[in-house]
Amino acid sequence: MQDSARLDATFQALSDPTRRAILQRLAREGDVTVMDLAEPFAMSQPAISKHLKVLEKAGLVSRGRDAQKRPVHLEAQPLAEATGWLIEYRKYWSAQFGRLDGLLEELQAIEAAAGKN
Amino acid sequence: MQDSARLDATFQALSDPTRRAILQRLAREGDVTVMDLAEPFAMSQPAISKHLKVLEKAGLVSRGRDAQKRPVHLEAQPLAEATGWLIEYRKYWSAQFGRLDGLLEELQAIEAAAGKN
DNA sequence: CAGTTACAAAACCATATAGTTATTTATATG
DNA sequence: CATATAAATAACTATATGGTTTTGTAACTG
Repeated sequence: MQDSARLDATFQALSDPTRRAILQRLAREGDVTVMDLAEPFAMSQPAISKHLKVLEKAGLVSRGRDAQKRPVHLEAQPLAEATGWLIEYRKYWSAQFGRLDGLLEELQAIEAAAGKN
Repeated sequence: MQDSARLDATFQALSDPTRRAILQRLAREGDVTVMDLAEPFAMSQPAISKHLKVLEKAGLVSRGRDAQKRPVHLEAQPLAEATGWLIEYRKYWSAQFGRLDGLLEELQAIEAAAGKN
């Protein structure tokens, strides 16, 4: 996917509260099944499956296989890219962010290292 | 606006390449008029105005008045909030981000200070 | 092999999005 | 006051989104 299209898909995926909640849950609890994900939401199973498809298309999650279950797994890379986009422009947003430069360099170094996994 | 609804609107606004380009331009060049913004895009003036309305609803830009012109001004706050959401969960994305905690605290302190403008 | 579990796919609906062209409004200027 | 400029609004179109219910399918279980 084109860089820009990937960002489109990532931000689009993040624009829904149900999907953000799904990502948060995956971040905290690790892999979860669709039924488990659907449980806290006032929403049908197919609705959750649709959200998962959106997340999967954006590369934010991948799916495993465990008998009938299709465990959902968080994929961090697109989140890192989206964060990168936002951070890239922070220095312009306000003079107050000027002194962030050092921190940002560190962040980027760590990100680059993490990207090699 | 509710916190969640604000994030919805921000990420939604960021999910379009034209709008991201507008934000980038505002970040680099400061306030710009609608005509100036529209110029590099293969898109009509009303289309740009619509995008600006989306950005304005999300609180990402505000509009001034200079004779017939309505200069567009970048508002950083929602971008900071979106960045905050992403960064908040980074520590979970990978064990490698564990040592970021100190940096993140600093970032958040600066953000909090900036929020008081 | 009949039933159950976990999920996906299909078909449908209402609303939102992203664009268009044409028109209107507000301000400035000759 | 007539015209030009800058931008908003209106009306329309096509497609996408987010939800529903119903149906289908793959894998386990008794």
